Amino acid sequence: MAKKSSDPQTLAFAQHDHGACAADALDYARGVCAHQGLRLTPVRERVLQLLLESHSALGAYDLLEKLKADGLGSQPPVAYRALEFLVAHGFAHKIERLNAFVACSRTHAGHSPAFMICRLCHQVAEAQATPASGKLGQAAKSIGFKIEKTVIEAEGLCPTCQGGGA
Amino acid sequence: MAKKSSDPQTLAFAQHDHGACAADALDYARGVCAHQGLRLTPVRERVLQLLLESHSALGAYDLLEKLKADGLGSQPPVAYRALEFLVAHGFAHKIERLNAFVACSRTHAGHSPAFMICRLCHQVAEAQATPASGKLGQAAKSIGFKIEKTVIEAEGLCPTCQGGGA
DNA sequence: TGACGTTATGTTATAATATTACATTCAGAA
DNA sequence: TTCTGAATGTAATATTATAACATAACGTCA
Repeated sequence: MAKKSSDPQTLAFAQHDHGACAADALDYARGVCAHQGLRLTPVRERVLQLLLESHSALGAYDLLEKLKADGLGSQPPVAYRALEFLVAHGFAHKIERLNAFVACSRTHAGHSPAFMICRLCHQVAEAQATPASGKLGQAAKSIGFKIEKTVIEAEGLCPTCQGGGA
Repeated sequence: MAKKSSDPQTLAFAQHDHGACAADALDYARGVCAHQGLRLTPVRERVLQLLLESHSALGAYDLLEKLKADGLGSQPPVAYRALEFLVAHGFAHKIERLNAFVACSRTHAGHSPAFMICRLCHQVAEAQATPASGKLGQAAKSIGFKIEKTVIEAEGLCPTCQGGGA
């Protein structure tokens, strides 16, 4: 066990026991699915596991290759359908900037995530946003726009890459 | 001239003289380019004009069709290169959520835009964001992430579409 | 159990978005 | 004018995503 970040929501760039963190998250997802009557089928579970094993965003075709290697299906819809399920139920998020996907690092659903994407190492950290309370929320309110979903993504350099090769 | 919004940055959903607003913006862009030694070539100018004529985001291939109709080039790189120029110099923005582009509604560059995208009429309004000062900025600071660019996009319903067909 | 309806998966094909690479043309500087 | 770098034209291809339809697995209730 390495040192822990002070903020569990922005763990990605910090040293930690990644195997354990992924296993815990998977167990948690299994529990949520069991509780809510959702079917965490082999393909869906494997995709979530692959996302959890990486703190980087993975493209649908990256995932598909790994599924293929596992004998779990080799055509695009297999990956996209699993991702659709995971995103719909809050177990994963799409990073629009990258057209790629990450596992959700939160242990509950229904939040508004924000992401920090390192343009060098491609790791992605998730934080909690409160879009409705900022400038965007004010602007929306002032013109009567009803926000249903927000995409908040920051691109830049993680602590490690600022030192290294920036 | 119809009524004006109280906030020029979120004009899109309000009634206004759209032809005049587009013409003004184009004149403005011409001036900026002249001043900065940038070449607002026919293709680039036409793409900007097309974006300005629409408060909706347009895909590269939508634009390409119109360029083709004007005899200005028919292959994808023509549109993508013009868009790259316009985005690089702040005359347009990419809406990551839609893989599409809008004209910038600001009259100066170097800002952090935020967008409100109506999922029914597909109009897009631009607002000014201050990402560094919100929760995301705090999270970035706390873990030492250096933000270089932000993507802030809200999807939902514009005032008109809330009444109509939601 | 077994027939049925629903959900998930397998598979083919294709659509939509984007880039690489290289040839040619154009505008401005020397 | 000649050179140079920027911009454009064009062909080919890479990447991301979905439509459509067939098959299989699952649950339920007669």
